[in-house]
Amino acid sequence: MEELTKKQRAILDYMKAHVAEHTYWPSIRDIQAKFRFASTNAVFGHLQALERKGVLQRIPGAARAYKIVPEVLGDTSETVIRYEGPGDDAIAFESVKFAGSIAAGFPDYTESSGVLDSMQVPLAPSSRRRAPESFALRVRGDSMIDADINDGDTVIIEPGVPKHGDIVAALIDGETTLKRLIKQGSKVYLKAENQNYPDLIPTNSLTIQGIAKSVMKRI
Amino acid sequence: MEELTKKQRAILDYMKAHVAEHTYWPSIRDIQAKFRFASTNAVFGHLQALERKGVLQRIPGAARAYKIVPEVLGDTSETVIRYEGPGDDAIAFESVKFAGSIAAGFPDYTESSGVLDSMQVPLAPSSRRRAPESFALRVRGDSMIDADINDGDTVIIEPGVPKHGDIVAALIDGETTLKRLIKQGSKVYLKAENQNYPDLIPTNSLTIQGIAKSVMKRI
DNA sequence: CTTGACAGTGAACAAGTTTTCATAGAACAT
DNA sequence: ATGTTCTATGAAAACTTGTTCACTGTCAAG
Repeated sequence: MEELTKKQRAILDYMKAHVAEHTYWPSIRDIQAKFRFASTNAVFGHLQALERKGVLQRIPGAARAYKIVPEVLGDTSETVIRYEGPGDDAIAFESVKFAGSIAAGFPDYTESSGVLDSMQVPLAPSSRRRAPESFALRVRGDSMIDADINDGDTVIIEPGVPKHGDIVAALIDGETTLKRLIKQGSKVYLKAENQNYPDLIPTNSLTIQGIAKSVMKRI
Repeated sequence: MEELTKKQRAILDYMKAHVAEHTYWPSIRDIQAKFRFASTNAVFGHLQALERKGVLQRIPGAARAYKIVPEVLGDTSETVIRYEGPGDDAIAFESVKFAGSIAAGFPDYTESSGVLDSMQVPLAPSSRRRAPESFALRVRGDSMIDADINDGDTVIIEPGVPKHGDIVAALIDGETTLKRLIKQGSKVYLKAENQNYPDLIPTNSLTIQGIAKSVMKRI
């Protein structure tokens, strides 16, 4: 897959986050406002790029209507989102719902924020009436084998404020990975549970999608 | 919560299904087309009713933008069933659903039968309309630790015909256990994955509730 | 019989939203 | 130097979508 520019990743991240928070997609103007563009066409161009690069699918003419590609397994309620990370460490997503409530696509409960310490529970009591939902991720790659999380396993992610040492699903610099969260004073980074993998220091944004609470393995 | 009319319910269901399938909400005209309304205002009225009754929240001025207010009453989705088995080996049940289907209570997909070879898939086409569902069992006891299934873990059970070597949830002589199924010629028995436990030879009846397909562990 | 709630038609309007067109600077490889 | 790509502006066009208005029919309760 073609590489995304920083701005394109940021826009994609914002769109995902918006869906997760509001259950509907942002309009082009929403994105424009978020990124302080003076013209809607700036956004338009980026969306075209995202579509050309194959990570986003637009529904022509329809407002606030997008899909994250590719959706293969698309029977009704199993919204499948595949995310191509770099190299071996890629994680493929499957949004799986428990308890049958409506999931608008992508599970991403936090705002992008460069500073983790200022991150808050994105579910203000006023804006939400109930707890966010858990979702499942299928793990690809072997970066967590020392934590006994292996390729093909499914992890159950719950949104929330992560603590030091939690295993989290994180959107770091536009890439989604499953890693252990390390807080050292003011520094925050992600650590793989596999000595062959280096630590991931966030350079741009770090979004915690949730904390891995359970792991599910095929017998 | 106020009661919904049939049409309101149908429209709400359609909207949910649309989101689940497309990841974005339908427009009023989408709904209109689906229900063959001649006027958009028919839909508009229903949406107003849904909002007034508190099950749907619309975002004023925004297209294809809604939120579902979680339904509290009569939510069939999280049916929790606790099962008190005898003794140490007791298993507590929790019915867990994936992908939003309805949970039937106790998973009882097999006929009692002393002879395993004659066991058949117990789902007569006439008596059941859909495929049996998986369910989850919480494991109590340590009889399967050699298979890396430990106390407190949750196993996902799927009904079906077990093969030699499958790990099964079985009702043996009136007690429910999780064991590995062994077929030796005409003999059939259950084997614990823990050397401290003896084999279980069925003396009376052996009912296979299902085959353990996955195991879920708290992190 | 009348009233009122509910459900719908048909048309039109206003706002939201995407899309197109014309233009231009910066970075970068040829 | 020169062309290409990426990014962006600014304005306008074209389309989508939510919303309103006036009117009709149904059905049960009072």
